[in-house]
Amino acid sequence: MSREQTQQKILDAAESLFAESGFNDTSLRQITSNAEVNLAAVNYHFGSKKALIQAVLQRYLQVVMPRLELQFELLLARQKATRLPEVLAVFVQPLLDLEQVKPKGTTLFLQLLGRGYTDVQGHLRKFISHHYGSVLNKFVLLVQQSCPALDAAEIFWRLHFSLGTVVFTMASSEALFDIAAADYQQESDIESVIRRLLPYLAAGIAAPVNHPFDSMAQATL
Amino acid sequence: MSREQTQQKILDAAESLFAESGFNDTSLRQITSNAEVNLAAVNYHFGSKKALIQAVLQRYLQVVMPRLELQFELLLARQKATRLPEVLAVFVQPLLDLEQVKPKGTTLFLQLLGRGYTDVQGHLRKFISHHYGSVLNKFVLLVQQSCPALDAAEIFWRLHFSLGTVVFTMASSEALFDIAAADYQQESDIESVIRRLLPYLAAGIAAPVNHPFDSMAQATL
DNA sequence: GTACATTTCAAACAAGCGTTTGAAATGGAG
DNA sequence: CTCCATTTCAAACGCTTGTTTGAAATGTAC
Repeated sequence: MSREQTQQKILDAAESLFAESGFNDTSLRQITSNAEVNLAAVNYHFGSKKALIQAVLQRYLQVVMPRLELQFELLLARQKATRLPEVLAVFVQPLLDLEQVKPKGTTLFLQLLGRGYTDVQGHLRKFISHHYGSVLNKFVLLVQQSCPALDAAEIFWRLHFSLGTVVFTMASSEALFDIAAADYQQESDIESVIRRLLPYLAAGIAAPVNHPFDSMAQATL
Repeated sequence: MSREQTQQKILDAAESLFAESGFNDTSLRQITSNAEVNLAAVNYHFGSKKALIQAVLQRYLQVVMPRLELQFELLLARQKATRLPEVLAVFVQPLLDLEQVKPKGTTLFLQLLGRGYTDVQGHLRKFISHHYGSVLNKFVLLVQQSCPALDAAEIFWRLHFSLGTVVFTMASSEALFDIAAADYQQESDIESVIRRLLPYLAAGIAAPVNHPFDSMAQATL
């Protein structure tokens, strides 16, 4: 068996298990068993479990990140500031294109992203901001331009709120799909969830800062 | 040493470590070492690690949940439907009151809640919906009354989006505090984060369903 | 076909985990 | 002080984890 075949079998088995059970709760023995390779193959081909996790994520990041960066650059080159819904809409097509990388690619990637942020605290955050910081910066700049009423700190918090929404929803998307199907008899593919997310995120990020706060203070007295 | 003293030392040590590192990444040896009790004390007093986790959460849930339920019942008894920001504002005071249960209680509880939802998939969700389902149902009812334009499925998704925001923000609140303090020189206590959250959540939950979707479809062409 | 490098494999390693055990210590009640 | 139940303690158990090892198998070039 060629080097590439073995590595790919490992990556394919690993990403499914990682997406379903998380990184910590997936053992190398499960991975190598599903991939039908020897236990030692992971350490031989990737060096360590940590490096395998990064390789799994990199397969998707190196596809989706350049496409996002291109779209962000196009919007930044325009004369007028882009409206927030259009900035967020940039994510849709590059994410859906991951279906062409491999079947279920979009769901897998978003679940892996969710796992990466919730399982091992901070590792993925540092990895992404180190390797793809320029992409993130362009996105933040576009959001700032689209929401001139918000200062930088407010945008920082609201973007992290949004990250939480996405990451948590995707990490537990399978459970949510099941509940939604049972209780509301509705179709639940990843694309429909993404399209449900965008209005929520756009409204949350662009929310007025004062009014709900005042009515809250009133209510708590 | 009395039974209560030992149990409390274990609970105190456990909740700090759980909040900081998560349930899976905190060992009984760390807990009993910090609590200055014998390793076997956890199994003797609580039965198992799983039961300890539930006991840690119960200390806060049994305080906060009845207070929330009372407030929800008061709002449901009113003649007119409550506006969404006021419904969400109900959470503020009961959560802040946890500071009186013990110092840093609010932060600890919310971090534990975040850990519980992200660490072991589904366990906490079932535990809460089983023991406090009536509280949750009253809250959902209030949200539905405040947002008559949204059908039940849309509210289901948006409340889970909001849960993701809260849970993710709180689970990684320490890291976010550090970044915010370094980059924006701003105070970062749990109350200010809660007050930042409310407008975001209120706007997201009550977002219009159509407009952002249309402009997105236009942008992706 | 021999020689060499690459890849696979079964086996073992050291470390950590939650849990259990049985004896020692401690605490009140009679 | 004695008795008995409660609580502590050191030690070990059985299991899983990621990683390493050295020999066997495979592939490749001469």
